[in-house]
Amino acid sequence: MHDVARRAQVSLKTVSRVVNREPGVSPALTHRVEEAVAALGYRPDDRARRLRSSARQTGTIGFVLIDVANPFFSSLLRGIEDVARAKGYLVLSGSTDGATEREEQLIDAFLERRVDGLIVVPSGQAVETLLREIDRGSPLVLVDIELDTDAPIDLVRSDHYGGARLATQHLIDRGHRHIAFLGDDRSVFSAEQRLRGYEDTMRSAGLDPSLEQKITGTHTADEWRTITHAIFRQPHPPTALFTAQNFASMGAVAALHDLEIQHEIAVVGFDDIDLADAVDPGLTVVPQRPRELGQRAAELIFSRIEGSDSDVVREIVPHAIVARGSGEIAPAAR
Amino acid sequence: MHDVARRAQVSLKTVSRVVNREPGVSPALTHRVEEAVAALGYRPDDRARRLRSSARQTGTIGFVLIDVANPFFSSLLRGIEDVARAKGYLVLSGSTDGATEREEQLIDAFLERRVDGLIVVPSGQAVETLLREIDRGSPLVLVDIELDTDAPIDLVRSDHYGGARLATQHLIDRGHRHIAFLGDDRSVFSAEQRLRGYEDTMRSAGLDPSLEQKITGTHTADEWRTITHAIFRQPHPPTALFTAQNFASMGAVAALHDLEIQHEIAVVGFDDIDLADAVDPGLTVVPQRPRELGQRAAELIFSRIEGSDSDVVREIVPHAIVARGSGEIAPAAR
DNA sequence: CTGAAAGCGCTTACAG
DNA sequence: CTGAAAGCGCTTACAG
Repeated sequence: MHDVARRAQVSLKTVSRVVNREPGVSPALTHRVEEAVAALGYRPDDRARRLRSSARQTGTIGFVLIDVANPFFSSLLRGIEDVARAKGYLVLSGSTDGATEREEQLIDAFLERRVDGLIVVPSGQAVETLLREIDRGSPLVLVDIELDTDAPIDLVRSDHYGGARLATQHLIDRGHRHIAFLGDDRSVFSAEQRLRGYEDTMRSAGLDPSLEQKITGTHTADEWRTITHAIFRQPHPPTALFTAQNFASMGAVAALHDLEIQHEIAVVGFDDIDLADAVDPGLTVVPQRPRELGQRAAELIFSRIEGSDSDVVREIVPHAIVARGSGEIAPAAR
Repeated sequence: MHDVARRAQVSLKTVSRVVNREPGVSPALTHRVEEAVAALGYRPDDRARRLRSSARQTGTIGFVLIDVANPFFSSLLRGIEDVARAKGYLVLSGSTDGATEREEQLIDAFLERRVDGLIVVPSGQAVETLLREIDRGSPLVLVDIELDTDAPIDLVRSDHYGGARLATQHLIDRGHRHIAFLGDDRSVFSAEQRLRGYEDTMRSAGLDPSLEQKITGTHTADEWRTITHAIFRQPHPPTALFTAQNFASMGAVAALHDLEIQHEIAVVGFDDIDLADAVDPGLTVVPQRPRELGQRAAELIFSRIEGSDSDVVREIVPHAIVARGSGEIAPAAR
């Protein structure tokens, strides 16, 4: 900037005025400054500008998630970006891989950079740390988690419980009485919710979920495939599966094809997957809407950034079922 | 910081020393400052710090991509993040949706924030703009594109041409002489490369690609499904498909299942997809390794940020074929 | 219409 | 071991 001012033979203030298109600079000076800017390749330093500026915002929001390589989270990020773009904001993001330590590091790093708002998909139980952060005055929105406390924290999440009820009821309605549950580790909030939805729905229908196979844990699609094979080697296998997680759906579908029982065993999955439409039968699912979740979370954070002091928002995005065939198979006569 | 200094009854410099763990502060003062920091919830402002600091870096790199919601790009982002994390860097990212204007906006915004390096997956032909940027001294790495110019720009990309040759040769080796090509619009560099690989391999085998169906364009999986139906309504359909794009693979597989010819028509896809393993037959593919591409791009940008002035790097990541069944089907006797 | 001085929150270079 | 002054690149508040 100094160089520009010297080259154009004007003061720093005049350069500032031209760069910011403030009115009231004579055409001659404007022209000289613009020439110097172009010649020197000058580009204002956004950080310095905002440091002194009355708009003390950084124009950046931070997004802490579990793993961007997972399409669920990358769609969330996309939803956030959609809204951020419209507001002229940029998005910093980072994956925690579910590690609390990494989560704290990321939040710290974002806060030191003075992000105007923070959207976090908490990994595990580190919510207390988050609660401390909000006291520091950074707007915070949590995604895909529930809080027992009535702490004043905004929240957006899928209705995992309701979605699981939908899926389970769908199978019960087709006559299934033995439905296995395959899902993520119970320490994951959404997994726990889905399991509860399954159990409650079973009980409402007069079925005893404690008699059914409920397999929970963090596994790859291949591991789920092996697990599903094991399920059907047992004497009294289920007639239907509720695969409450992406990889479980993939593994289970693969195993049913291996065993050539894909037309006999019903499956409803949680969350959509590629090719769900291409397999035979198509996979019936309760899809999530991660992009919309992200958009809602971003809208919320911006309303707080812009000063909204409305009551705490706890938004729960509902689900619907997409029937494609696998969920509509009736139990085989035995 | 001012408040901390006053509360601890020390100078700004002493606060700075304690916060940065510089040696040579008496335990008593250290204690007082730490107490004040905790009580006030003080967190240093990274921007101000770096403004004056000798390390003029921002500790941030920018990543401009087409669409994070696309797993290919989110895996790229993850690879970049892997390396950035190890270096203590944060990643700003933004989707262009292939719009040149948005691309320029993002690059501009990143540069105004003084990112230390820029990784870009160019959308379309706006490479000249990028060339201008590098003159401004920001390290730049391009991903998944080729440059005709010998401009000094580092580059990392998949070997689309070689991968397409592999896929096509695989089908020819199984006896196919009529292989249709389904791929993305030719304006996309990778799509063009894959088409060229297909054509050259056909010709090398004495086959005439101009006689085959080559369908290119940007379509959804459903549209590709419809297109594939149309292909097999024609009098002399191909015996094999090279689906050179994700959605094309999904749509084609779905259509072959619809028509119940999935065991007669061979398919090799470019890029892996969920459930590729679950369909019957499993989908033979030439997978990309986006996370590794991202890691390589990030390693390159950091070597430049750290001052490497080695020659231009143009790294081409090779492919291998993953045979799962669909690509090993012999042409049906007619 | 234009510019000199002060200040944003921190660090550097120096003095005591 | 500690601190007062100057400065990073810009904007604000003011004067001319």
